Amino acid sequence: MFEKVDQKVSFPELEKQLMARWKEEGTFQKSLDMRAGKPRFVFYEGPPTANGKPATHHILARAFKDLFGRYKTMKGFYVERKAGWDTHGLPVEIEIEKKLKISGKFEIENEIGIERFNELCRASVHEYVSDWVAFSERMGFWLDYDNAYWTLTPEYIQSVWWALSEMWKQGLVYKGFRVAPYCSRCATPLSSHELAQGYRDNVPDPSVFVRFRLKNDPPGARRAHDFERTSILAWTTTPWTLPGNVALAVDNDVDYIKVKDGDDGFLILAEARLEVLNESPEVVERMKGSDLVGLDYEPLFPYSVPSEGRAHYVVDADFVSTAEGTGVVHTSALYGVDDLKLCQEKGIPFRHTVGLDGKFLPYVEKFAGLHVKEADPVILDDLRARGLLYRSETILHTYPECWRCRTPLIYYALDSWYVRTTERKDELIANNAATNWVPAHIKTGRMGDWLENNVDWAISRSRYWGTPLPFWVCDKCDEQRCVSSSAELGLKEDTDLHRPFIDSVTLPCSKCDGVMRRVPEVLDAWFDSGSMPFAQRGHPRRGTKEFEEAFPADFISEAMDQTRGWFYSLLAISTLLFKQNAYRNVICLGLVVDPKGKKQSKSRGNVLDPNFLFDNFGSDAVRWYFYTAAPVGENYRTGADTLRETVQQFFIPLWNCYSFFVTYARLDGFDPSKPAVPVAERHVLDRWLLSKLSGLVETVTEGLDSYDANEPSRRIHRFVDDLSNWYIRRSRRRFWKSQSDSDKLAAYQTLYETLRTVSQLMAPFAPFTSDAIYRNLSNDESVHLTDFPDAAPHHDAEVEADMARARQAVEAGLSARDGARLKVRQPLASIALPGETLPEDIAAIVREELNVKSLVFGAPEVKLDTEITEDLKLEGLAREVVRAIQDRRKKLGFNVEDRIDARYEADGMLVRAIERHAGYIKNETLSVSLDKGRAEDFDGEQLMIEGEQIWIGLKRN
RNA sequence: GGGCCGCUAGCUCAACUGGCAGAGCGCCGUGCUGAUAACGCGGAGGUAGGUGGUUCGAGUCCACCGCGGCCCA
Repeated sequence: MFEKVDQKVSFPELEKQLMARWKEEGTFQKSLDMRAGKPRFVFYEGPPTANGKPATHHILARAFKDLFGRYKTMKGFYVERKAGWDTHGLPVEIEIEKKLKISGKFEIENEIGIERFNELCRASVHEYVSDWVAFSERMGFWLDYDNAYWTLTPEYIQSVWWALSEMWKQGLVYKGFRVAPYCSRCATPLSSHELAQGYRDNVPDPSVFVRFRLKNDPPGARRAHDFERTSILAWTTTPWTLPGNVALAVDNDVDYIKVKDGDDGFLILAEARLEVLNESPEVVERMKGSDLVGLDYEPLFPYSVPSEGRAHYVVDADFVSTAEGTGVVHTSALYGVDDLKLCQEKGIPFRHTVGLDGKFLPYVEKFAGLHVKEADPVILDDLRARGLLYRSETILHTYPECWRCRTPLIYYALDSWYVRTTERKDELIANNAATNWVPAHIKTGRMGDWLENNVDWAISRSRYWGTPLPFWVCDKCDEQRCVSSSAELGLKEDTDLHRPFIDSVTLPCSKCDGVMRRVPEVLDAWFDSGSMPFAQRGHPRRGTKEFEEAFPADFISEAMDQTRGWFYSLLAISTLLFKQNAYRNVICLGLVVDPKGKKQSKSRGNVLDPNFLFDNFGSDAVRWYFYTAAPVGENYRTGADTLRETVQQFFIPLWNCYSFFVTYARLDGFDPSKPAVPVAERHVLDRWLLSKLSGLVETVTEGLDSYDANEPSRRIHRFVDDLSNWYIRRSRRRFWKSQSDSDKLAAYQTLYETLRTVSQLMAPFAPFTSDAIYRNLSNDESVHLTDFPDAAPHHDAEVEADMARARQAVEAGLSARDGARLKVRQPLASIALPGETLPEDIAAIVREELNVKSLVFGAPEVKLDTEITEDLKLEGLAREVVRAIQDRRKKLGFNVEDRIDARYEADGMLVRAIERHAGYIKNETLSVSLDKGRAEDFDGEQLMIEGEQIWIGLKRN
């Protein structure tokens, strides 16, 4: 027997009950055990950083991860769902710096100490773990936290080391420079995230135009030895980079001109930038940028370049702008991202003029020891004295400063370790091309474009809390070595490998008698997470079998921002190590934004608290919203209103269908184990519903098989709408009629089967509500332990088509009644409608819905017989009385099945109507008696029906 | 500055390969209802972001521009 269903359900409460049941019964584990040994469907969990609380956008990705895990489980696969934690990286360090109210290298190393600092980092990543576990549980995301991988364990780190050593062996690891925004006071580079926090408007800076004297003539110069008096004009806002100048860059296709410079000199600059000149220009020559390329010029200062190699000449570049400056870009290799790239491409030699403290190095004699900002005016004075400064002023612009100490940042090239991904660019592109991206445009768009412009992966960070780079360098002969395990260092397997302990481990040099010491850097945390396919198993030292069985992943899903994050690091590492991508299918999700389309942020105050959503709407509703509301990859404009709508439009109608069924099934003692009435013998409504249901099962299956959640969930929604507002609405009498015949049984069997199947279809999407329904219909068996339904062979295209026409006919008929201002309760003699005749069983539905005695098809237009005879009038009034009694029953709180006695007091037509249709009225209202005259113990009220007074009183029988 | 995505009713979103612009919510009117927190019917509400082009025909294809979002520089 089915448990009674509370019509006014609280979904959040319901979900909490099920959470407890799942925990108690170990349902998740059962769902895994049930599929042990079955083919695997491999899912990888992209590890969240555990040092912050889960937010609403985390529901989104997790909803999609959970959807496919549950679906594939129901489809018979073994779907391991190993949790993971991303534990390293700058966000963790910054959190600790904030807590300690310190910042930068100096304070970490000298005041706190790396040891204590890293201990605090380690503790910090454990802080929110319980929040995450509770969050996942609350949203119904089944994930195995007991066997989670942690990127900080010695086992994990050693796997990552192994990955690096494999790349090392392939000759893909090298040391170079990387330009980053750098704070000279904190002695640390800043991440783009930190950079974004520190932009400041209206910062005054020098804006200077400098003459670079040519050493030889441009081709086609009219007079020989013009060069002696000709300069190229370049512009900069950072004079301190001028001692480091190594080249000038121009655009090949831009027009340049040579103009008179005072009495006996010439200047070259872009024609589009004439406005920067002090006086109206006298043009003596025109040329293209390409004409200038290759010209040598006199260095401003004798520093910046080692003895070998060609520097101080004009090169072409594609980043030269004519929007500002002179169309000539002064290039100092180590103090600009473009500069370094250009010099590396052109093979121009360079060396640092400025140290890590932001001060000029001793060999830069004129400015040695000066901080770059102090040096600016000194450098300008020097240039002015030598006639090389064409023009100098001050501008206000937006410039980044350190978010910690407000020191202006400089762009500065630091030592950095790289993985030469560019060497495998074609493979990266090919492996990406073989991956199924949802939505598809990411493959060739955002991801493809990123890969086309691939640059070598800068894997090192000059920080503390991360996987230490396993590179040891000889202090005598510079011999380098990459270590791949603790054992290789003579350390025990469980030795903590973090800084500072690892920094003290030295190795004897194999080439000389020197000592090898570890390089100071740690690893980019993206390398950690990108290594999870093998590192989560401990491969290759252990877990190799598990790794090989579960590689590559069939499915991963994260938000769009992971294109350059995890999606890339998985692809890159996997391509370099295993020559294939680490995932076959990937769903790339959009962002959760506020109802106006703005990103959620604390400062805007538009952040949606996930617990608010869970408590008010339930997590199924939030999940359902994410599946249905927008095509995958689009942003979700999410607010309380949209979620309220989801509950009202979908969950409540669904629940009502279910509670309707249970209410009557209990009254009638419906037994689902009774032999099924053959579908062919069932009512047309049953056959129609079962046909629709078969189609639904197919659509949902096809959709999920192609990693589409949107269409399946929307189709389920539409089906439930049909179920509620057509099938049940039109079938009500079949359930509540008093005789128990095979039609009634068929109705129960149809609705029962439908609700069970729908709850199974919904199980991966809305795991709580579906389980609540399924359990009550199935002796408490969890829906999550069942097989996903196959489509039953109940397709009946003819019935579906006829029913569609019937519904159109109803629409036309109701519209006609409305036009004639004739309410539906008033029976009418006939209606004629256009179109082909419908089969009698379906026509009967139309007649009932339209409340007409006869229905004729084939008329040229809708024609309603509007004549109300006395018979029809009396029948209409009787129906009004039924309605009034039902309303009274409800008001008095009687149960649906309660028998009653009814009394009335009225005059005229009403009395005649009641007397003539007494049998009908009693039958409809479960009245045992229907007598005239008031009585004390009858609970009654005075009403108006069609302008006449009537008193109706009821009493429970 | 570059790349990708989006722009359809007041709001949220549909419409297979080019073929008569739709649904839900909200609003107004009206009807129905012993499963319903609902529902039905009708109405108001659209220069499809803009401009050109291709085509017998463009929301759909192409080009350019604008606005919004994300990523990169």
